[in-house]
Amino acid sequence: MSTDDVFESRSADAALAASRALMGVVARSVSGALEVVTLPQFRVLVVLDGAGPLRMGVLGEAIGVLPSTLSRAIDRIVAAGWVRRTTKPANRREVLIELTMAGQNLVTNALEQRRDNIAQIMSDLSADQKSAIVAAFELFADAAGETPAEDLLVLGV
Amino acid sequence: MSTDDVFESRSADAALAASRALMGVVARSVSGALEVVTLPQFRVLVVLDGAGPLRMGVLGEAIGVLPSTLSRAIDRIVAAGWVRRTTKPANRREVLIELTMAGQNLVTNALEQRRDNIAQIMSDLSADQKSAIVAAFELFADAAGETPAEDLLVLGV
DNA sequence: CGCAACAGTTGTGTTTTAGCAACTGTTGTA
DNA sequence: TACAACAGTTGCTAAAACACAACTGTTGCG
Repeated sequence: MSTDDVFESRSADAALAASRALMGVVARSVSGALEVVTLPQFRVLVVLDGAGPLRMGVLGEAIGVLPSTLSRAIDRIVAAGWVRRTTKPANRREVLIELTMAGQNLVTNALEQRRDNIAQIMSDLSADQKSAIVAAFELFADAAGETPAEDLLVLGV
Repeated sequence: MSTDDVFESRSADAALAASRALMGVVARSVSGALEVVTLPQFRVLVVLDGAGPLRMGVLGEAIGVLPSTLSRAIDRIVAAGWVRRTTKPANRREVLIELTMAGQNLVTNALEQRRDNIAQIMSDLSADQKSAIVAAFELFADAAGETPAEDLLVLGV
């Protein structure tokens, strides 16, 4: 095994440990929402939060679900009050789905909880350590490039 | 807003961006497995991979599921060939669940794919950058402490 | 206008997960 | 040995998600 391989291995280990920690952050932030919606339902809300109101067709393609499945899923999410069905007079055969206040809050709260949790984790570190971590995180995120939303949707985030 | 708050905010942003990237890594590593097992089923395999063979009761408690639900879930996972039911002569009322080769491979492959993906992301960085990231990741993971397995299970990882 | 294409919904059936209660077999113990 | 506690399975029921096909209403175009 070359020195490079050893280094690669240690990099991956460190990244995996960090990912474990960050996944924990995400998981905790989502667990509250998962007491009132299912994971597939939460996916819908996350997509809408990111993209704004979407047509059924677009939404269905975004989360990789057949129209019939989506239609009935939306039935349930509407009934629960997280989203609203809208029709624009211009195109009465298209149906627009948008978050209600409650739905918006559900997603926003999860994100805020994530930020709080991260701040809390780093609260005991020195300023130098914090800035080193921030720089490293920015560098890594940059190197990783854009993460396709559909990749993340597998985990409902 | 104080300078500290601004800094906290930037820390959280950087961490969130990094978490997005790392979540993408995890999600991609899992997506292959999710073509042959469901997420709850994969959770079972991950727990068994981490803890070794477990009794039904312990396993059920680990993933937060009632005995009846687990029993039937195991029926399906056994039928699919990912795990095996075992009985020790010493205690014939206890049932031990253990991964088969196929089940072990499924989990192991996901982990390996994760490491490969991370290595690939970092492959274009300089040695200095890599070591900075490794140090920062180690520091952050350390500050976060142990992430309870049950936290991670929400996401199936 | 008339008709094809489009956007969603509804009918029907299957699979998975989940919860409660009743049950079978096993173990430990009085 | 008899009986209670334990470990897991099975009966029953319900909610979600998914898939395929048939259907309704809307739009665009020849």
